[in-house]
Amino acid sequence: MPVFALVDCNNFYVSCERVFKPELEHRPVIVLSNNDGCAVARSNEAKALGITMGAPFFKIRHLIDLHDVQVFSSNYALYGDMSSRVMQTLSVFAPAMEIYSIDEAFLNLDRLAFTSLSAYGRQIRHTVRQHTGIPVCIGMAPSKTLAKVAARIAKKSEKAGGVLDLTDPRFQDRALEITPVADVWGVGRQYARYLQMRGIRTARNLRDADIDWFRKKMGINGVRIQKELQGESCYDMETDDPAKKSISVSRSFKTPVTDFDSLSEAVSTYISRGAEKLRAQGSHAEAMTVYVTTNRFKPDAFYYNAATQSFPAALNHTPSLITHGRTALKQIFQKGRAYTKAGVIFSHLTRNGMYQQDLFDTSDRSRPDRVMETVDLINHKMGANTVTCPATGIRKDRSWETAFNYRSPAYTTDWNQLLTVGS
DNA sequence: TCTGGGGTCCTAGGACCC
DNA sequence: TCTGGGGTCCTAGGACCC
Repeated sequence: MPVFALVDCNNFYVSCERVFKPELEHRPVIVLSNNDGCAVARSNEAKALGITMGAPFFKIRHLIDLHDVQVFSSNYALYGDMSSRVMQTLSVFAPAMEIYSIDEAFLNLDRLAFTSLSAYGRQIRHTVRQHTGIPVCIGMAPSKTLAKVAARIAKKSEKAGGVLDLTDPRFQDRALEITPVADVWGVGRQYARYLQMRGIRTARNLRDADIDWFRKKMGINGVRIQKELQGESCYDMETDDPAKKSISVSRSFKTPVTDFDSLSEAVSTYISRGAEKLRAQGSHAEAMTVYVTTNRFKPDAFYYNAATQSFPAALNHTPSLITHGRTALKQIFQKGRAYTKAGVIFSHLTRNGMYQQDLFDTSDRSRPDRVMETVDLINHKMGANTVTCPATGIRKDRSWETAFNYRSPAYTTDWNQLLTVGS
């Protein structure tokens, strides 16, 4: 029988902030999304106040003032670095590990001889806490979906103490009974509504339901979810990190943008970032989509438009992509609108160096490639945006830039922002 | 006034071919 | 009125995940 362990960091972004500010323990804390838009991480105390996942900041302001909730902007440099520390700590506990997201990993524990899986789980939990300061919960089970169920209960239940072993089928019935169907991995809002309407309210109902009628609705995934709940593993460990099939960069603006030039600066900035990501994974793009939108919460005036450029020869050269980006933007820009967001998506990515040459393209590509390589190197060493294209804007006041009004220091990735102890 | 960002997979349907 | 069959490839849209 396979044994999957899912290790899940508790309220990860909040926990990262707490590592460097221990006085935040036991107090309500939230971390906001980009542009300080929504609450995307909440401490247990903040959850208890009724602050929901994704709640818009302006709608919970009263709660924040009333209960003195501590607020942070997203600090991805910090969270990314803390994540690698957690993953590195975990990696010694199992022969195979799959990093599933910034705050979750699956460990493969088959064929390890244990007297007690739970005791091993507690040891992992203790070690991660000691090495990184991050609290985690762990669920073990014969399938990934059941391991998810186990981890969720481990997090919620006082009795579990952060670790739950569900490998024994005798315990699975009860666990699935207390798991709402909406909390099953792979069941989102739409499917949950559909299932509930038909009397499937718990994970156990779903496991035991007649298969055919929802197979039609949910397709092959529905079948897999059900098998996984029955203890039959359908999703293997994915231990290597496959190249991305698309790369996108998008941001909401601090304040709405009405003029073409500002919008073009924003789009050029996102293209630069996206091109960096392309080069980092050794890819070229055969197509690029540029899109702009106005405020989607004002449906009567909502505007979304996108233009896709296809390239005869795949590209990852920033200045060329920016030129194409301007052309695309001209096609979709309409005067008199207040844009709140723009983005760019690179697709049809080619593998390492395997890009189609244009039949009529006789230029030497090695020179522009070397330029980009050097730019990436400088920006990596000296900090992002040390060298940029002028098209991304040279003015100081860029109204479209993203707001981070409550950002904590990059404690672990910038010498100038190290934590100081004492005074 | 103020509402995130980056991905994946699956399916249906159209275009096209013989 | 009635109008093949089967296969592949591609795309758009919808669902999901964190």
